[in-house]
Amino acid sequence: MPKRAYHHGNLKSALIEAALQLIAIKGPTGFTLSEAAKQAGVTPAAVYRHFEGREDLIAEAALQGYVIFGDLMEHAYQSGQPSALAAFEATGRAYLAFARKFPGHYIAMFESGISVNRTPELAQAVARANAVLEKAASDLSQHIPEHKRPPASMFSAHIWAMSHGVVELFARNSPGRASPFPPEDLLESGIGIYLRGLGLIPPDS
Amino acid sequence: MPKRAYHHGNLKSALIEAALQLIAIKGPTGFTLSEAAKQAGVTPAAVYRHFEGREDLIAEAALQGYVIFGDLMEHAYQSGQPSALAAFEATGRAYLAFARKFPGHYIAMFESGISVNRTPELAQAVARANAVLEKAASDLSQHIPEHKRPPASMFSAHIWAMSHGVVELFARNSPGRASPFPPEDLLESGIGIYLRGLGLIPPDS
DNA sequence: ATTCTATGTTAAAAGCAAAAACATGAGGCA
DNA sequence: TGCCTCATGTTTTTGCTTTTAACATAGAAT
Repeated sequence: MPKRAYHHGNLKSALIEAALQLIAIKGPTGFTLSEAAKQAGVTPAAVYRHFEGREDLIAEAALQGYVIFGDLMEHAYQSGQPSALAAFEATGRAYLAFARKFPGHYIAMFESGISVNRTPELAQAVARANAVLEKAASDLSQHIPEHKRPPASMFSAHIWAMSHGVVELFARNSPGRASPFPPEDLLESGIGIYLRGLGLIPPDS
Repeated sequence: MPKRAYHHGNLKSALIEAALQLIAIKGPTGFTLSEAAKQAGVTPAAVYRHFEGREDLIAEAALQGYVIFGDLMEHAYQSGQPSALAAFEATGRAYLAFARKFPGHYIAMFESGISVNRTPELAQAVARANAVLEKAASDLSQHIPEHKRPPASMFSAHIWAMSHGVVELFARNSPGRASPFPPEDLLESGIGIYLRGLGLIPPDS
């Protein structure tokens, strides 16, 4: 491999890429800016030409993650149309799939301790992802008689919480809290029971 | 206050105490062994007489947390007896209450990235807390016709996941992901809907 | 061609984790 | 009483980290 020129060319993305890999392996605590720089073939100080510092690098990774996340959710939602139920369940599965496929992003987003209000961009990316889920919930809850219908934002918060909880506690081997069930099944059954509680699917199987 | 003697007396607990405070304030990343030592009025190196290192200090805080957590859950469970439903709901509330009252412990347990299998003691403390929740779930699921009864471990995993998700996403202001509902309400309604889905509470209100 | 500027490097300050060598003093034991 | 020992602290050192400042290079603009 050619020992690249003085100027890297696209150092910024290379650094984010390196950060994602390292975060996925070493966790948000073990991750160091220096190591990311080394992996990109550059000295630590070079990082500061593209990011304000270590935290900012992680934040950018998280931002990228939220964008991808929003896209995936959106796509899942569309894929289930026109059935509100199918669309909804697809977004639930997309949550877990995202955590599996993009562990670095997922960790940067949810386990690194960065605030979603760190920058307006970040806040907006989060809001968008949120909106997709809420839309799916809203669509679906049209099937509930109005007087016993919970607010869509509450509905979606419940699902988000359950999904997030399953991922954190049982999917990411991190703590090693092995449950006897595959996370996918756990989440699917949990959401199923919840939807039954709302009267959205019939009370059998 | 007297400028303490050469020997601290109960440095170990003082260090855990300091660690808990600092972790709660600065997060698991921002927490430093040095600062905990300083807060306990001792040099950093002294810490190594009582803990193997930074990680071990956090792990001990987590262990202590799991013990308290188990006690609280146990107590909540008992307080609801002999009603299986009351006992179950009390443990759910206890989860959130614990996160609120012992933020340092909670973070050390769930957000610091330490493995629950780090030591046998820790694993056992976790198993115990788990057992209490599972017992409550098991009791309650006796009221479900056997052929449509989910395994108690799955039942409790769902509740744990929902509780954890609510805390992480909406209770700990951390990410600032403000939901329009208080976490307590969110969790209570979520569990309510879930229990309705299992046919454990009647389908009104 | 010369200059400007973006993007690197080197060097240095400050803080942290961890280990090694040293110091202190409290309790057991003559 | 007086010494020994060992648990518990301190100092010191090493090697890492983040971050800033001063300097270097080369691609672009004039």
